[in-house]
Amino acid sequence: MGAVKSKRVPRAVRERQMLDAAVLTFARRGYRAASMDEIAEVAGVSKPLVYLYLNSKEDLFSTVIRRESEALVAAVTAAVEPGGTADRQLWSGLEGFFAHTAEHPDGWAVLHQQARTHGEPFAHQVAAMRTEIVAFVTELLGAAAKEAGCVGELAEREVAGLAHALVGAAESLAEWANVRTDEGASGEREHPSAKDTAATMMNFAWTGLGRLTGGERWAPGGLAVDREGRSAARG
Amino acid sequence: MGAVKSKRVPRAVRERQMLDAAVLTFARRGYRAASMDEIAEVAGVSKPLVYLYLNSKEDLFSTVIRRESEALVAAVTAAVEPGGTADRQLWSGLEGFFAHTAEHPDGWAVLHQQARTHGEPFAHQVAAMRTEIVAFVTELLGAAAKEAGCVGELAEREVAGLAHALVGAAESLAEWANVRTDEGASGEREHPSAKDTAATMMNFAWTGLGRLTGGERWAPGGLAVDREGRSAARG
Amino acid sequence: MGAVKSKRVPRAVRERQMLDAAVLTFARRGYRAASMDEIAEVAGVSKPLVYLYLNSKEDLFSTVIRRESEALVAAVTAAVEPGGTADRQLWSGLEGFFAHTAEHPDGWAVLHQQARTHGEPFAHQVAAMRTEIVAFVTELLGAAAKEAGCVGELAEREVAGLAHALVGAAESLAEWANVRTDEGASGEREHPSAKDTAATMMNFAWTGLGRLTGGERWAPGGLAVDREGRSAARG
Amino acid sequence: MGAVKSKRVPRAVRERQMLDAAVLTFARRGYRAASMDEIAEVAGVSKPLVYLYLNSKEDLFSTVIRRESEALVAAVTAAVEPGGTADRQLWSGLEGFFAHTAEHPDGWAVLHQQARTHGEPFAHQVAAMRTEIVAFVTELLGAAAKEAGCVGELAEREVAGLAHALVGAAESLAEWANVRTDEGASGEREHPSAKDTAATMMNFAWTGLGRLTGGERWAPGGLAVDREGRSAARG
DNA sequence: GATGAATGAGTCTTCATTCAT
DNA sequence: CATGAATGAAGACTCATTCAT
Repeated sequence: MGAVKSKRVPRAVRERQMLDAAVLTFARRGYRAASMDEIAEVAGVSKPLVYLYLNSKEDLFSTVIRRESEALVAAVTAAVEPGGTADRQLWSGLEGFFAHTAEHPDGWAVLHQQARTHGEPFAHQVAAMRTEIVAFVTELLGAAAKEAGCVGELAEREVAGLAHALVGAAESLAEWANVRTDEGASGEREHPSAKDTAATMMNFAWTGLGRLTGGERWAPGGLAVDREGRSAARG
Repeated sequence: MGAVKSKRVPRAVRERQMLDAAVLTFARRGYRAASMDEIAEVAGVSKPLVYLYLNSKEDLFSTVIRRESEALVAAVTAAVEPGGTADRQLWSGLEGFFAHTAEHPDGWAVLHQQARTHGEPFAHQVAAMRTEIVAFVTELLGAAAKEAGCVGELAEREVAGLAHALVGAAESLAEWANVRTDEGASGEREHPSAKDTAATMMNFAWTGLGRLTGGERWAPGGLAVDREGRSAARG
Repeated sequence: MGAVKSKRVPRAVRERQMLDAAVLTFARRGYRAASMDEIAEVAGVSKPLVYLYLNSKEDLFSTVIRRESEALVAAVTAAVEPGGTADRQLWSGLEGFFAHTAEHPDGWAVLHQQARTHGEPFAHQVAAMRTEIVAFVTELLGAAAKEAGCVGELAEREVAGLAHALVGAAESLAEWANVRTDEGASGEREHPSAKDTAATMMNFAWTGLGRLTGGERWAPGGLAVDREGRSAARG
Repeated sequence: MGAVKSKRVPRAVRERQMLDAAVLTFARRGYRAASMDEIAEVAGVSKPLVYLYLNSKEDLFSTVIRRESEALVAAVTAAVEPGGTADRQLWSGLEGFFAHTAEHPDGWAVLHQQARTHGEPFAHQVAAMRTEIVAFVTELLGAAAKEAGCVGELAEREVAGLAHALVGAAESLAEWANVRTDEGASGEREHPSAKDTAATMMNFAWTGLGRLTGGERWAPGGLAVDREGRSAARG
């Protein structure tokens, strides 16, 4: 099992090996169920070395979260096309997001499933990252609303809700896509559906937003009309 | 602490007390960190009794998941207005969902955060419930597409993706709404924003879907029309 | 080894067994070197039971110190003859002290050697007891000075110093007597030299070496003259 | 914060640095709690070097004990005035003892508190030194008895007991004096009370409380006179 | 001469689980 | 029906000690 034993490796390298092992193990077992013994074994080193370099299980988990958070944010940031329209930026960002989570399913699992579930030191870290992303999305939605000529129509609180919904939808899709990928992957598929998933996401969210910024609202009786009384009926 | 000691309680009642205590404790601490000791203490019974009735920690957790799953599905099902249009049904279902999760935050936390994070026996159970809900949503989406005259155009896989996105968005909003509710609650507020949250969700998803079933697609360049240059409506 | 296994023992009894085992083990090995494993084994129970009843190694050590301190103080207090002169009281107290330490060498070792050597939580506890004893001795010395008609001549600080020296001497003698007893004991000697040791101590401290070398001896009845009836003075 | 890194230091010096660090650390933490890591860090060298020079923790502790024992014995021996009377010699020895322990509190703590508490290899070493000192005191007491014309009256066993009591008292006073000194020291006070402490000790032991309460005082020059001016001089 | 890299062994502590009453 | 008494097994963490450079 594990990698080939290689002795006398410089610290930086060993540290990375350990973090990789930790990501894998935390993703597979969860924070509590993952034992330092297993992490050390997966990393191909002895337990004391893990403690020497990473101090404690908590610190190790924290470090993992930080590393994976930063990697994810960096991937999304790098993917966003700087000069584009809001929808284009959102799309490229989503593509980066789906590509990264598909390529690093364990890291994503740690962030999305484990870190949020295990008490304050960690939940806070992920929440911070998520807030960062939600803020970015909120900004894009605002910009999109302006581009669509809808000035100040959407209450801030409403936009924030939409952003949360969008991010939640994206997270859910990322998980879904990963599961499907994991099962179906018989060999080396290049993170297959990042583009497709991003498109699905845009279709789901953007077209809806398009109408929304146009003044439409959904209401129990059907689509509501806007202020001017124009029909917004679905039929 | 713990409940008031009461002897000679019928089994069904005792069992419910234990399950309630378990839900509370699992939600608070997580599966691994919750100890049978604490659960027994919170339930106000001795540990052996917990084992006598619920067999093991795994069984206990399973039973909790089953109970909470069924309660959630029942709540959503009951909320759906039977004879209405697809959007109306989705809306009422969402309202039921948000109302139930707001009323039972611990149960929802166990389902959403804990059960999925702790390995196979449990993740599967929640996945089953989620599948049930996604299937229901998928069905509604299909019906909506038909209502909109869009016959068979949406690939099944696409609809499934949308359903997942929708459910993910709803889950994300549920968490968001609960957190905000928790903070703002100064006394006894009747899970206030279930309706609002459902509306936000519909605005986010449905209006988008409306266009979608109308043949619109988002594409890198913006909303695309179909090949013939006709207005995006596909009739 | 250890006592005969006896199952299902009431808590109070088990707790005492554990404390006895702890005293023995702490005395033999020292605080740090004593392992909870060994203590449990000596007590004839499993380790978790020790933790269930005594909480932690620190708590266990603290409890041991408290129990042994109280036992020692009680023994000395009980031995002091209430109505006697100061020297008589001191003598009887010393006898009680030496008798108790001879009968409970492990307890004494824990108090005198281990507790004071292992950091703040514990050193403080023993210091408190020691202070109590030193205060008692100081009081006796003051009374003795008065009885001897020496009013206010001895500065308080000086008396305190003397009391410390006296207690230190007694402690040293207790250790010395125990070691000699341990080695020499081939069978069951009833704590042999408590009276002798107390007498030695009184000769040393009370009458002073000066008089002692002049042939005087302290005895329960007062200062003794030598065989020839010469006055005790050496000059 | 160890010492400033200095390369290529002769072995003898490095060894002394390590021993100093060890004394400090053992005194602060105790034998078991002191880690070779900390000792190496305090000494400002790497751990392997400590092992290269001092072999093992046990060896290191042994070496420390030996060094400190010898230093203490040397200090006492050097302080004793060779040609004086027995009391004078005892007094000067005590002064040397108190001065040395005040100047080297860590060394004294290691000898008095740590070495005796941690099992056989070490307790024996300190016992040997103590025996040496007790023997010296015993000898002095014998000489004093002779000087006083008391030939063979004091049983050897009795004298040994007295010597032990005396040494114990001195040790207790040393600790007491040091603690009081530590607290009161606002800057650089030259171990102030060695003389005072020695005087207290002599008053306590040599003259005896009996004479003391009669108004006599021991002083470097011999017994002091009482209030009425009667001579109390021995010679 | 000196050290960064590495570990086997052991310690405290906790927990799910079971009897005997 | 209900529980006080008890434990096997495992997990986080530390430490004295050694190579290879």
